[in-house]
Amino acid sequence: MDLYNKKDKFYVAVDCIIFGFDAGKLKLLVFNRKIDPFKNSLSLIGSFVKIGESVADASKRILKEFTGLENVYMKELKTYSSVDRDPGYRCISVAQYALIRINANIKKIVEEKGAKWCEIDRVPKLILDHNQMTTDALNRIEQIAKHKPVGFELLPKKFTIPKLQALYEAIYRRKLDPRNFRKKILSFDVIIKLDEKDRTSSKKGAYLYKFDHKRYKKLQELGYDFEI
Amino acid sequence: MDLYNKKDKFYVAVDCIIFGFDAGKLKLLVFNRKIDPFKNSLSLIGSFVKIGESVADASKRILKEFTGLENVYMKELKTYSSVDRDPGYRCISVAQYALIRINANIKKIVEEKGAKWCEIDRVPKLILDHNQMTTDALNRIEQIAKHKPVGFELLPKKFTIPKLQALYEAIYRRKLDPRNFRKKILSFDVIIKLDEKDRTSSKKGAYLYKFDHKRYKKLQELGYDFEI
DNA sequence: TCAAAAGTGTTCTCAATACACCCATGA
DNA sequence: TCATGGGTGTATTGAGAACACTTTTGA
Repeated sequence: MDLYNKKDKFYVAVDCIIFGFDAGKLKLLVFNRKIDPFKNSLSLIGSFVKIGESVADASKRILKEFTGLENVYMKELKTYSSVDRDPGYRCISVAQYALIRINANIKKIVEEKGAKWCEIDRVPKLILDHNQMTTDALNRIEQIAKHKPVGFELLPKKFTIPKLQALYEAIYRRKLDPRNFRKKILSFDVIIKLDEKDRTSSKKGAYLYKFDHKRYKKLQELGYDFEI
Repeated sequence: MDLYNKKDKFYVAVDCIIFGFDAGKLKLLVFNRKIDPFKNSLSLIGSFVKIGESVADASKRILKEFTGLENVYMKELKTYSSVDRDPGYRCISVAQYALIRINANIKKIVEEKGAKWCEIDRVPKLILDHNQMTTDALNRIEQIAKHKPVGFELLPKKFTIPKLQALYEAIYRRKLDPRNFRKKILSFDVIIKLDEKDRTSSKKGAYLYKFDHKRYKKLQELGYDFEI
């Protein structure tokens, strides 16, 4: 089978656009590169794909390395393959976007790795086409969020409705009516009210809820559309 | 920059899931392979990506080769990269789906190339993961069709409303109400009624329409959502 | 004259939107 | 007692869904 041997081969990379939500802001994880190429520049979290792993495997590997997390919501965005996208070498990158719950432990790991969270509307210049990837991922999430309850991936397991609303406002970049938002979210019947309140952001306190994964799966299988 | 040299390289392929619409049926273009590997098996239209072209360039190249067409509606589906997806060689494939207008000229070119159109619900066994790609592409189109008027890409420039409806029924795999369908399509205000009738499918004849690309672009820029 | 597809309107239901006040609490 | 965010209900509007008959014409 000579056919194959005459063909060109490529470096294949994955770059992960990792979103988190903290202090009412949507954030992106960026990495300060300690080694060449692009030493001391900022980039997304990425890696070359190894011959013995799939693209998805590679993304999981580096996500775990940089956050310690497994089983994270992560989807393929698209491939970036312009001939001149990397001036050094011919390399194709498959971008992946991920949504994670920021907590103290993750913040610690992230810091140790020389990465940091930056607000989504203050993303600095990143290397290569990584700013483009970020923009594309944001648009994708905005679209996805309209039909799937992805927001829950970014919040702690227990969350309040006002926090959920703040997240959707960050994703859509517009204000929502609190009465209508609450009505709609509750009408989906996929969040469960708990007997606890969160008093960190008001004196009255807001009831905590949790996401009902089982019920969500069931409704999803029935073709239910969660248009938020 | 040793770093790069230690990294693994991959064959990168594109496979195109090419849809057409003919005789009231949604169809897929499949290729009868004349050479190894997989001689005499059926596959999607595909090719290896060359070092001097992007993935999109490669897809355009083979689409032109197999149909003679340029400027076709084509989008990336996703990458297929399982380690064992091709038992022969380690190869990553970026699948692309395309929507084209079938006409006599295209039928001729397709035949010369040893390719053929097959009905979407009678797709035979294809090589590797090509059946999976086809299923994934169909689902994607179904989703896209709900929000963008992609259906027009598959019809002749001039078409009747009943034909358009038949196309959407093929994509959604369910019957639609002709009155409601007509009302909705016309409400978008993106098709223009012509002074001609198509009498090939009824004695009374149905008025021909054409798609108003300019107006569509304008509405799209305004954020208009074409939920069909 | 009849078979076959094209074309047309109305009603009902439900979801989206707009909108303003009271509640609970710690400071 | 007051400032702050949490929580609630209603009226209006518009879109989606259901539904049946007339029109045209070639065979």
